[in-house]
Amino acid sequence: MEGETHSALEQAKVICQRWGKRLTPVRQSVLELLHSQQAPLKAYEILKRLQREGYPAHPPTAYRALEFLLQERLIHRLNSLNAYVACAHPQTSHSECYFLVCSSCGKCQENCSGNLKKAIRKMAKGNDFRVLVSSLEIQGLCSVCAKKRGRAAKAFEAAP
Amino acid sequence: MEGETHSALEQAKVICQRWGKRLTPVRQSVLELLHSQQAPLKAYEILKRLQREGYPAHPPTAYRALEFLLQERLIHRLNSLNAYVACAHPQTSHSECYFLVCSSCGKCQENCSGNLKKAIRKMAKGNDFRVLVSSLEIQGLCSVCAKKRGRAAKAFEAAP
DNA sequence: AAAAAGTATGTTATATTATATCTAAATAAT
DNA sequence: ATTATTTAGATATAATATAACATACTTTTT
Repeated sequence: MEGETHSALEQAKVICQRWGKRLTPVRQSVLELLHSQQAPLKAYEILKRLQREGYPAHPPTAYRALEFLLQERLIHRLNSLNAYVACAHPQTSHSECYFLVCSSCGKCQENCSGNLKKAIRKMAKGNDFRVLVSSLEIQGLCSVCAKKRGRAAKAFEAAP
Repeated sequence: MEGETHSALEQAKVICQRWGKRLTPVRQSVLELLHSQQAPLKAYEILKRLQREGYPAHPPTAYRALEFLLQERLIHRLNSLNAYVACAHPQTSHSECYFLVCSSCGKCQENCSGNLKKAIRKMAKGNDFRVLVSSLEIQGLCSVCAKKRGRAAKAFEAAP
């Protein structure tokens, strides 16, 4: 986890340097917060944590950092949750990613799919529509929670 | 347009009756508002229009009606816009629809796709994930606006 | 038909999410 | 060093959404 965070941070620094952008302390803190989490964080939760870290943070503090990180494609915003997650692959293309969000444990997994990309392009073409951005967010049960729930259901059935 | 609205309304009434739900005046008004629009409407815009129609409407008035219509699957919420659209096919299954939203004119088109559905199921299975709801929202240019923009670009190139 | 139960609305207040604006500080460019 | 640009601090407020409680309306039961 720590190693992951570290390397993600290094990547972020490289990306910012390449474009002449500055990964300032607040921005870095927000990015680290998001990388330290499996589940998406909400803006005001991030704000609270910044304050705990000693920043004299107000809402714009958090939102500005988030906006910057979004522009640099280091994080994503989940519209269905009004929440933010660290990007799992900041180096590569961002078109046609999707998010699997577990409704039970909150964990969010980011994936990319060539098939999906193709399917979307095809549908768009069929509708004579020029895609700029697309967002696919899937709510459901991750494997761990699905198993737990399965056991619970069985126990329930077996009960006297 | 009117004919469409009318038949959509009749469909809605049938659907509500079938489940013993009441399509009350406010609810019907909200549904009609949404059906009279190509572009998604925001909650407070709906609220304003209800007030103009003479309802003593406060925020909960609009949100309650919207919640009801969502539950009955007569409308959809677009998370990327915080806005609502009438459902284009209230009678049929709602899984795996997607929305093409034009960033230029605001028009929103709802579509369903067996291919997409398959692609999503497959991806989910590959990740051992049990899908509950999925939301795909695509921003871009509709054919009309893409053409307009094409013309504008050409005119720009041709300018002295 | 009256009472009871259930459903929907009116009303006020407030929570949550996000941005505008102005000032001051830090950094980069000249 | 000076100037320009970018970032952050601070205050206020906009935009989106819900909680909670009172009232009215429907449906069901008696």
